[in-house]
Amino acid sequence: MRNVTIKDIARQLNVSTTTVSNALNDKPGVGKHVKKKIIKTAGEMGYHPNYFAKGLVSRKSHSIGLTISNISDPFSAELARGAFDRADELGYTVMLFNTGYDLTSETRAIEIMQANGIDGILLSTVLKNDPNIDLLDKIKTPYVLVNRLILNPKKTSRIDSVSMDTYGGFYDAARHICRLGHTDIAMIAGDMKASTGITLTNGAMDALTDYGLTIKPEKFIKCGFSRTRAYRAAKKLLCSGKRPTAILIQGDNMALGVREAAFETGIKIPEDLAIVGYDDISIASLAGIELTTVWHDTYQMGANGVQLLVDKIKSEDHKGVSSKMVMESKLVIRKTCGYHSGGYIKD
Amino acid sequence: MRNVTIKDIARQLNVSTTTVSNALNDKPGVGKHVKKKIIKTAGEMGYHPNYFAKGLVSRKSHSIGLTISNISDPFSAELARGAFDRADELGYTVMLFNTGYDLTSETRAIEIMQANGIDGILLSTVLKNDPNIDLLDKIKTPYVLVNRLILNPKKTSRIDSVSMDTYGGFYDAARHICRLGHTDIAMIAGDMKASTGITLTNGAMDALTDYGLTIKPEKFIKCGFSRTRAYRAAKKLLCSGKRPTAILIQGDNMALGVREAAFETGIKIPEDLAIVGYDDISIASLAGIELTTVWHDTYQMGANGVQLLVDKIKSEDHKGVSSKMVMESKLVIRKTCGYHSGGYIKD
DNA sequence: TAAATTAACTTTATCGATAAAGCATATGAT
DNA sequence: ATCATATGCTTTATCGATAAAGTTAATTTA
Repeated sequence: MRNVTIKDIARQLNVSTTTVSNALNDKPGVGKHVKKKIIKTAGEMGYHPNYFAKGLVSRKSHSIGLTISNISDPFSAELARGAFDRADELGYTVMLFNTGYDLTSETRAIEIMQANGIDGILLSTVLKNDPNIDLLDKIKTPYVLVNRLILNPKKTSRIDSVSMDTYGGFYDAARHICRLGHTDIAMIAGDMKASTGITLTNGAMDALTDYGLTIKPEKFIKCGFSRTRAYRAAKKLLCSGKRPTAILIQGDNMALGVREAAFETGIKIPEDLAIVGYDDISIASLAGIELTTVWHDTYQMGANGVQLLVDKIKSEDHKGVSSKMVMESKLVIRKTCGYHSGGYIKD
Repeated sequence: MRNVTIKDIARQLNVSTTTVSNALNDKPGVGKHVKKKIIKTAGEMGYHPNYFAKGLVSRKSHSIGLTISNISDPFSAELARGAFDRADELGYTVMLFNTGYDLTSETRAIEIMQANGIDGILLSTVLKNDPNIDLLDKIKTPYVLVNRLILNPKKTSRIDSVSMDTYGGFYDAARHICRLGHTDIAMIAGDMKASTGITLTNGAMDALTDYGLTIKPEKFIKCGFSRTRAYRAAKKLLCSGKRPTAILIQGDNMALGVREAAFETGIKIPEDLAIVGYDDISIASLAGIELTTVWHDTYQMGANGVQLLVDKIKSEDHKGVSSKMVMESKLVIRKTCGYHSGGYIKD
């Protein structure tokens, strides 16, 4: 059963399709009386404009694509939620791609997005010198990076992005640990191929340096931004000979894995081990978890990303200045470092 | 800068557009030599088929819409993840709609989906007699319900769905509480306008009845499926005169809110208060949380929903038998009811 | 060897909507 | 009263791809 088209309405009312189109789109050149009749019968006949026909002439889909590493990670979910809400406000629809932490699946996502006539792309999954950026530049689709950035200075200058002060945030987190007197500190890092992994690491390292400390190579573990991976990494680290007294963890979801590993090994937090996370996901503040971590507005970051992207889509001239938005980070002291019971002992 | 079209390729090679189209789509009637040349230059010229033109003639978008109540709720995220993965396997793209718990926003989502030429709709947000079902039946788009069902017997018979054994699962959860000797039991329910709210309630009530128990009206609180709402409801319930010794909570995310309220009120779980949840979200098993709850395969439910929907889309004849898949539920006993330390005392 | 097939293309029509250009009739200015 | 300008429509062309219906020329078949 075919759908109702403007042709059907035109035939019914003995007018031209153009008149019907103009009437329904509130364009001039249609008499009041005829316009009213067209709108009325369009409603009665259950007319709905054909998306493909419209897109074919307008070259616009009013939809954007979003790559997310893992929607079941609270951080990703929150970012996506911010993106959805803003997209909805702006009259855009979002196609989500759960690309995991995989480059080829990101490539695939971009290709599918392009094949689906998307107006723009929001990426939260790029690696520091992600080859997909070249792909994106080739297809002319506007794109914006959220959360993670490209670190290649030749390319980075003309790329729009919304990120957060990972460096500063994790600097503060590490300083917090130092001030509590820890000297045997480990770091469970995400992915050093991701800009966030690098800046988080740099922030922490610089803080340690400022306190005359370093992390031993065997205590700097890169395992990827995932709860299970962090769990496994921590299990190994905590069962090994001389275990650290504090662990800097580059994401709260990872921290939950580390925490689990500690519990299973009979290690008490914060008595035997201090941990700090990053992201301040909602679970971090639950009673009994009370993770000391670094807050940032994930929801807003997603929303800002969409805003920037849509602005870019709407501004005809895609060239010109590129916008880079950096959002603040703030240390949230809870109970997994022991500060609540002892306060700082150093500095 | 216009995109490359088959017309451009045709002109370049002095063949017709049809030949180009046939060659690129691997259809017969094109010579080996010409075909090779066409495929080669298509690649060189960076040809990508136009989504809208294709959709206009095929009437297919290869994308489906999914309504989710709140992507930041771990249950929703997990369901969505299952849906994404399966959709991807089947060559479909998914448009996600975070409709909250709001009927009009669900209506809006359906309208937008339709306007975006979606091939089918997966709904996880319907109410027991959701008026949007009539809307869905009017527009001819195939749809499948996941998680929540329509309870109107006149309509339900021809609706495809994937749901879980909420009744049985929550019956077991309630029985667990009864066997532990609790008699003053409260229930913090989600939304009685949602089928899950009703079946969960029925399951629990029937179990209580079997043990000669009931829930006092003032201890049966309907607050909606949300952490904060459940938190507030629990706060009120626990601060009131005679508080219950056990609470049945219709969702783990809600249970986290209840747990929080208990902690803040100085009530110990499970010593002073037993709680059971539903869903077995990943957080439920974390050390220190160890929520007794009811497991079901949320990820698979999302995947099955997509599978059913795509099957339906692909089978020309939309009428015929409707499929209803019901997935199992299983009680997971952890530490929030005290069973781990005492075992059953009754029955 | 003439008629029938087939292979390899091309032409024309179509999907549904909109933009651009064209054509009467009515209204206004001078 | 005459030319200019709106007003309210219609016709034609277009977006890019594909389906259906030709058209040659080569290859079988009888």
